[in-house]
Amino acid sequence: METLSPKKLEIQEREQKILAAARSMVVREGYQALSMERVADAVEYSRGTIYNHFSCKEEIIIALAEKGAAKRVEMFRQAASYQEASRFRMLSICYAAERFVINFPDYFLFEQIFSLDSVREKTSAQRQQVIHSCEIQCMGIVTGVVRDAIAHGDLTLPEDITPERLVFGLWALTTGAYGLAFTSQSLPQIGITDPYAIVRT
Amino acid sequence: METLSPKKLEIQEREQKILAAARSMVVREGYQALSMERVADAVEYSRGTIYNHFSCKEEIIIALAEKGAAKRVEMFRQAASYQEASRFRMLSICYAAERFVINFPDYFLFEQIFSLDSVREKTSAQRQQVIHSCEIQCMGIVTGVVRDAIAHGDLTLPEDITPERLVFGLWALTTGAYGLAFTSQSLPQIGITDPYAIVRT
DNA sequence: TGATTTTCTGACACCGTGTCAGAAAATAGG
DNA sequence: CCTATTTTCTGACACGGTGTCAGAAAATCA
Repeated sequence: METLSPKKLEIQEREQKILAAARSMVVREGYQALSMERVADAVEYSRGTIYNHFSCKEEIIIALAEKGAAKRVEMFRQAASYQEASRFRMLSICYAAERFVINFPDYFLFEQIFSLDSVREKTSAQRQQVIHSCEIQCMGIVTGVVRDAIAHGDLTLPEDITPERLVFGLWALTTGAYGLAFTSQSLPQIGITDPYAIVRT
Repeated sequence: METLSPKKLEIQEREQKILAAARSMVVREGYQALSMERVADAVEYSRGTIYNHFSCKEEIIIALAEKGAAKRVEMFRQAASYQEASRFRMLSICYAAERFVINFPDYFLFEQIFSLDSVREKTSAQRQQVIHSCEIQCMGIVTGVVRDAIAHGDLTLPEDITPERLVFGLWALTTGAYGLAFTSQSLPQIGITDPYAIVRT
């Protein structure tokens, strides 16, 4: 069961090759430039073969978004795992979120593309589920830290604000801020975005 | 100079027809369903004629986004114009922002589409400029209210937070929250989003 | 080794794009 | 009103991408 066949392996490897090719294509030339045809050329297999792996280019994008989402969970988990004051852990997560978009702007881009209904509606429910679950995990990690902070008396919330609401707010704030940072060319009125997170905690 | 020709008028009217047709097409069937061909059919002109108005479908989208942006400026301006306490004016703007996405979800959608690099890069610099200027105006309106609040002593900011930073934060928060509300199917952890804005002021 | 299953391929039918020569309509001038 | 000129409109065309599928080729089995 371990070395699961000779050919199967090649196929799995190829899947990664396809994703890598698609990724660099999008990074270098933008989403528009991505086509199954060009991917096929790049990895030197026929179109039909590519279609055996992914039924359309949206599926490729969502597969990449999936990787990104998993990466973020990993980074968040890592950041939250320090045995320190919850304030510090919270900050770590903020930095992790920031590092994520800085170091992997392409993953961030895939998520943005994926967030369009028109793209999402062409993708499999399964993969959507996976991404969704990653989101839940991230929220869960942050909520956990918030709860700890409350338990230790480091943080008191107005009574109408549940931890979930706070986390949703933070999530919206960071998503929005990084999104704006990427797309809006809105000049010098952008001070760095994390001071806000600091203010929060 | 007033009744600027007989034919020219027809052309202007047609432009609005095209936009209306495209708009309802996107609303009903999503961005993918939008094609110059189908628009041409819908307004009963040939493809070539449509291309005389808009050089590609991205230009149609940006034209619609432009309308939306203008609408928002109008709503913000209206909301900020009350002769009341700045706290109240601020709240009005928050509600305006909310009404905008609730009442015109399609405009919000066009902005989202437009925010993708792959779409934006195919559009004219001019129209981009227009939208950008609308954004600046909105920020300006909000910043104005914040400044008034400070001047009246209704609000004091920590010294490292300029009004611009605060406004950027609010902008990010609302953008992010409404974006999430639209795209993420993240269940009951969404309490309404405006309590946050209230907390802020 | 041949039989059977799996994988791969490229041709095919289709759809949308953006262009452009020339048809048709609008306008101007006598 | 008719002709000349300008403006607008049209549909055919070349192109490029999509997704499918019958059959070729390779892998696996026995």
